[in-house]
Amino acid sequence: MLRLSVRHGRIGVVRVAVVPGPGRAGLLCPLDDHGGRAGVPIAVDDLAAAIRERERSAPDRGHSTGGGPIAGSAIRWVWFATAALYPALARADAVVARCHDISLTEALLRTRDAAARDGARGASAAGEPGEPASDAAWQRLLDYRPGPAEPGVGYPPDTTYPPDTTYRPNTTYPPDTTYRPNSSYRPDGGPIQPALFDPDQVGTQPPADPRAALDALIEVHASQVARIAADPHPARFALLAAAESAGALAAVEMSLAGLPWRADVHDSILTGMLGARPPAALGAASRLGGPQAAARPRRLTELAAQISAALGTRQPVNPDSPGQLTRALAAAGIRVSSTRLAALREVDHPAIAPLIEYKELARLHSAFGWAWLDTWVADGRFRPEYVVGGVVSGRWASRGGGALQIPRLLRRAVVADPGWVLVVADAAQLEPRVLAALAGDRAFAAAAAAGDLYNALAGHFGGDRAKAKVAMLSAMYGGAGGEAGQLLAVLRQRFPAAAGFVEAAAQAGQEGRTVRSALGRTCPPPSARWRALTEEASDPDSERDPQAGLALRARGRFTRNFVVQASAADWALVMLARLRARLTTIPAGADGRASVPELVFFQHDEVIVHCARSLADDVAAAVSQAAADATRLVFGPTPVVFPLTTAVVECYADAK
DNA sequence: GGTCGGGGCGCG
DNA sequence: AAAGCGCGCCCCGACC
Repeated sequence: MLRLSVRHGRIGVVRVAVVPGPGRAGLLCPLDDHGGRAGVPIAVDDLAAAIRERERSAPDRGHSTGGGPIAGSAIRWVWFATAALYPALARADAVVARCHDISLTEALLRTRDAAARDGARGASAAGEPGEPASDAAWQRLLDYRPGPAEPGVGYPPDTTYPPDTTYRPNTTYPPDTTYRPNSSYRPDGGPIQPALFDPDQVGTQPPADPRAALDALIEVHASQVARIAADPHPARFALLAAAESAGALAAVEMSLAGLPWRADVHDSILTGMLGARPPAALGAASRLGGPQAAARPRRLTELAAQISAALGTRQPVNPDSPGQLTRALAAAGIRVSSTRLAALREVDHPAIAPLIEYKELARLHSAFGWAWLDTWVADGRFRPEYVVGGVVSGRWASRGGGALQIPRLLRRAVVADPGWVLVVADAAQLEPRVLAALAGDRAFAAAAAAGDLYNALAGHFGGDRAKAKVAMLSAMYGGAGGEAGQLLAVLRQRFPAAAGFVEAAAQAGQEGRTVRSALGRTCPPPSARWRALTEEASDPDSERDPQAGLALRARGRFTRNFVVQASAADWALVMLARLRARLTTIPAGADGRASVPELVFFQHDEVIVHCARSLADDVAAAVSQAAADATRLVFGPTPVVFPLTTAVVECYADAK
């Protein structure tokens, strides 16, 4: 980690600023160590070709981060938004090893600095939040954002929203959140930040004035380099920015490659569970019986009838409607706190079994049924769009297709191409191991040096592995119900440093402060509403609002979890970046095919590589080396191990 | 007609 | 068994 250059992330890597346009052309400008111009801008007719050529002619000659040489060039391309520019480049075979994503890095920096500004504002109530020195250049850069992309130029056509859906930002936020990197959503009237990247607005259609855009880009980049260097831990923050940017490259490449998806297998799973695919609903006629009436498959229709019969309702009850369902259950003498599966399972009544089956099948049908298949799977591939940095903790989000919520039973449909395999790697018990490394708790670290963490802890909990797990989860999530409180007390006694670490994070959150991940990703500051609510309550003259205590504890749980989840995301992101680099060093297989291993899926702590069977061992080795790289880069020397369970399978469902 | 919040549930 | 954290997206129903 110390070998990282503060200014450049890596010794020997040069930076080149990139602005697209006009047309297929573009502007390049080499940068010096401080991000200033190291030459005059170079206009190129074919940007993809120019980048491709420079990637090939500037090889990385063994500059090492300690984990061995990396294939690819020694250029770090500096551009506004990977998600906007890189799809077109990658499709034109201009695959790059490294980039610096200005928009993602700006989001990291602004979230970091929002905390300080927020604190300052607390002192002078009416004061404007202090803006970074680069703000004028940043605004200019946003002004140069191009209009909507032309067809085939911006996002690849197969990864844009399906025509019949509209994206709406999620509406359930932690009560104290004011800002998320890729969202202009303002949940509670808190300070709004500029939308850093809007896929509807940003395409690769070039800015009207590329030279002016280049000026703004270079200015913002220089400011980012300086602001990274000013971080209390500049090397870590530089690594975070580099990993976030590498993740953005990987995300685009994964969307282009797609996850192998057998539509025929998926269809037979649906048919087996739901009955044959119902004919398409026919416009207005079908709506007379409700939008779903014509489209409800046979099995769901049967179950709905059984539910109504068992409840003895005069009118058919729609099990999709919590309101109708609650009333019908009440009429049958059943009172439930909600119509969730968990609550229903407590009830003993003939209507419950078909109702539970209905809810499970209806979920499959509506979220991952035939309509999903039609919309999201083409040419044997599922191509979701990943949103790097879309979660406050640094986890990725996805847009369309529910890519990160694929039901486990549909893993049967994820099948490698003939002669190819899936290398499925899953970080085992990542979050508790991250806590062990973060807290530097020697006793806990010793337990985390073992294979199964919870088995190793079980001895401290009367030999009960399940209790050890509950204690850990409670510590990381802030749960205290049931016997969790007792188990937490045991944890606190045996592992005071680990318990103290998360409790300090919770305390910081309750006091309105922010916390940071291992690499320096910062949680959002509390919203104005949260501050008002909690400050009012702390005033002895005011009436005590029960909402205030709830909000206080909710933010404590949020920051308590943030330090663990976000540091785990740091580790996973660095692992992904290192794996991506290492995969390029694997020589082509003996079968002579152009068989480069492809990253095809990434889900928080799990990664899938699709490769020729002959390369599976090399890929598996790259995975474990990448994990070791990540552990060293994120946590430095630590006794904690981060084992990956790696399976080489033809079908994802066989991975574990 | 469309929008939006709630309830619910899939994943980690 | 669920809970405590983080998400996306479905349907429903209130509302404009």
